[in-house]
Amino acid sequence: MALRHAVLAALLDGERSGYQLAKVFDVGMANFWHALPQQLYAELAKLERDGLVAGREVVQETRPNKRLFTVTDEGAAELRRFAVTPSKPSFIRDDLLVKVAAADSVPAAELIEQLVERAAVATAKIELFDGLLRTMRGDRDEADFLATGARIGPYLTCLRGRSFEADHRDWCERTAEVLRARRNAGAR
Amino acid sequence: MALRHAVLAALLDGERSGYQLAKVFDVGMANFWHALPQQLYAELAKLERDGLVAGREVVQETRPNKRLFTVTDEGAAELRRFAVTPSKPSFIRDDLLVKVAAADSVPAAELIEQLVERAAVATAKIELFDGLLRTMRGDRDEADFLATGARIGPYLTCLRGRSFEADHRDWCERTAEVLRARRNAGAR
DNA sequence: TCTGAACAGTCAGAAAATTGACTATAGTGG
DNA sequence: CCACTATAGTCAATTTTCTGACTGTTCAGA
Repeated sequence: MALRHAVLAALLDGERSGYQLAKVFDVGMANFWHALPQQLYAELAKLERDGLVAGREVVQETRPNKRLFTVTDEGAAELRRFAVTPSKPSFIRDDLLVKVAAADSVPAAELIEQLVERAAVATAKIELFDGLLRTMRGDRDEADFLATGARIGPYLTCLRGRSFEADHRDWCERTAEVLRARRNAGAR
Repeated sequence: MALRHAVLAALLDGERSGYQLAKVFDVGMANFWHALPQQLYAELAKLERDGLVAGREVVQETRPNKRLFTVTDEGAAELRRFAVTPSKPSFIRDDLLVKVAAADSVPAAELIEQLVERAAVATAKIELFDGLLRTMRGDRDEADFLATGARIGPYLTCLRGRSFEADHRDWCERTAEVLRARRNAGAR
């Protein structure tokens, strides 16, 4: 029951089509919620049926027609209800961590490779987020924007995503280093 | 298809019952994979059917009987296969982040409260992890243990868990501070 | 002596997420 | 002209995860 709230939150920035949402849920939103297009279209249909969002058909000449969705008052109320209910703590759930947990019984070379690769992905994400953050705050500095800016929600979650990626990258690098050192020591 | 590998990894430390696994998946393992007892019993049954783990009935006088599971050679091979396949990057998926994303449209007081609460939970987890880490490395220091210790896999993932929680706690505190400052500025 | 926690597990059902198709049109690069 | 990408979606099936209830025993503490 939380994808629906994530969709509502994503629509707060303004009218969006399912297709646009699919992209948002693949980059910015993707820090804390990821969803495939199919899920989003299905969820939008349910949200519309429940009156939490309103769809508006836009006929296009040069592109396929699309439907733009907005949060209704009911949708906003639902979001407020959701915001005040306690949420259970999160965890990571990452295949790579499972592999590292089994590090003593699996070949080190591939594991090191994956850790290095993952660190690179994290670095790329950090750059992406830095770009998003810059765009969101415009020409102001962060402290000023956070103090007086409008719509700081996405900015705050993006900061969390950035920090998560930086942390992840550091861990990947340190872990790869540990495994390399052991492999070299063992090979001697 | 990754709970099964998480279970295999958890069984590397030695024979365990479903009940014991359920506890492992609620604390140590819980950093990167969480599962309820029902899931674990079901998964163990499947793993046994597929010959990846072997169960052994232990008759107890004073306690209910139990079944202890070990990873078979086939299971170890499966784990190695899993370890060398690429894994998709992880993301957070946290209700609280969804709420913060909607921060501009939901009541601040409750959100701040939840952030503070979450920071406290994170602090408690950090202490738990620190205890686990101390236990795992015994009287050695970390660098020495990581260089020469046996079974460092769980230690490395626990470090990731610790780091994740520390990062999360910091973000919660900073975010709460930002929201408080805005609320006070707005109230003036 | 009663209560509650710890031990050890099982069953059924619902909800959520993933996988893998498939339909169209328009524009761009080679 | 061909291949490819981007736009804008839909459908079906399966897999995975979560929710909630249920059955027993033993031991420690009030």
